[in-house]
Amino acid sequence: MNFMKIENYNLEITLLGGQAFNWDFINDSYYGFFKDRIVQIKPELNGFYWQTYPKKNDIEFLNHYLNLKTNYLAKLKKLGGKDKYIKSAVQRYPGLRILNQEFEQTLLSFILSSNKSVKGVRKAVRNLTQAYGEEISVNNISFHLFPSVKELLKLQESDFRKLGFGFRAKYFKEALNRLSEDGALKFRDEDAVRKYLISFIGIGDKVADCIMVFSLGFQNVTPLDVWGKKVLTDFYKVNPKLSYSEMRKWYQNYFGENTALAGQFLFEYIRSLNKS
DNA sequence: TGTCAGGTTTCGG
DNA sequence: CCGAAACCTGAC
Repeated sequence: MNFMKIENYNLEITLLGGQAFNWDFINDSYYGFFKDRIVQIKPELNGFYWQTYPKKNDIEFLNHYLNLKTNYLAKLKKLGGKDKYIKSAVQRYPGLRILNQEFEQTLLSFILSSNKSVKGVRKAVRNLTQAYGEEISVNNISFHLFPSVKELLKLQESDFRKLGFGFRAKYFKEALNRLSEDGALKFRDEDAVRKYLISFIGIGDKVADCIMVFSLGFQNVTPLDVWGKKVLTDFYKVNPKLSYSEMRKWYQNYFGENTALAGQFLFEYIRSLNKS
């Protein structure tokens, strides 16, 4: 395996925290499944060992996916100085990062997330990959790749209902059609991208923002779920009657280019305060 | 056994 | 534009 020397990368909270649904910790390593590969990351002091399969040593994939090229420490420093809430959050979760995930897998996974817990989404995604994703063995462990849109297009809504998608099965089927018809995104403008995503049935404000942040690199956006809203009302005394977009604008106005990262920190932080 | 979930759509006002 | 009910299913 290759070694990556890096401080301040919290693999656990970043890979398993709800940005992504395709990672499992097995034995001593995190394993993630994608449409064309399995990635292994084994945490160590001062960094981690890693490998990609079947194509080995794909450092470009790793750099991009884990967002290793961003100036993380500079962002943290700027954030920490803002106020006591974000400062506490940054201190509690050192090394929390934002991933850079592949578009289709992210969109399809987050369509399944509506009114489901992280655990529930992870389950649904595994039902999908185990039923329709190619099996691949790594270190004598059996994994399934994330199935391609082309493969999934052959299936019907009823097939997806069998996987436990519930009312999301229809959205999922429709999304596959859209993805295959539309191809890659043709624009980068924030409002245009969001408008496009929301034109999918089953994607509203929150899921659109998740896709924008976790796969399209919008660092000035954060998804507002119940916890993100609670951050605003409880910490920052923002009027709870504000609309979704007004709340998002509040975040953007306050955290600017670091909105995505701030949103993740505050999300994890306020959840931890409400757990115990 | 019942409630509820990190949300979206649909319908009524 | 805004609030409320309905939606599948599994987890607590």
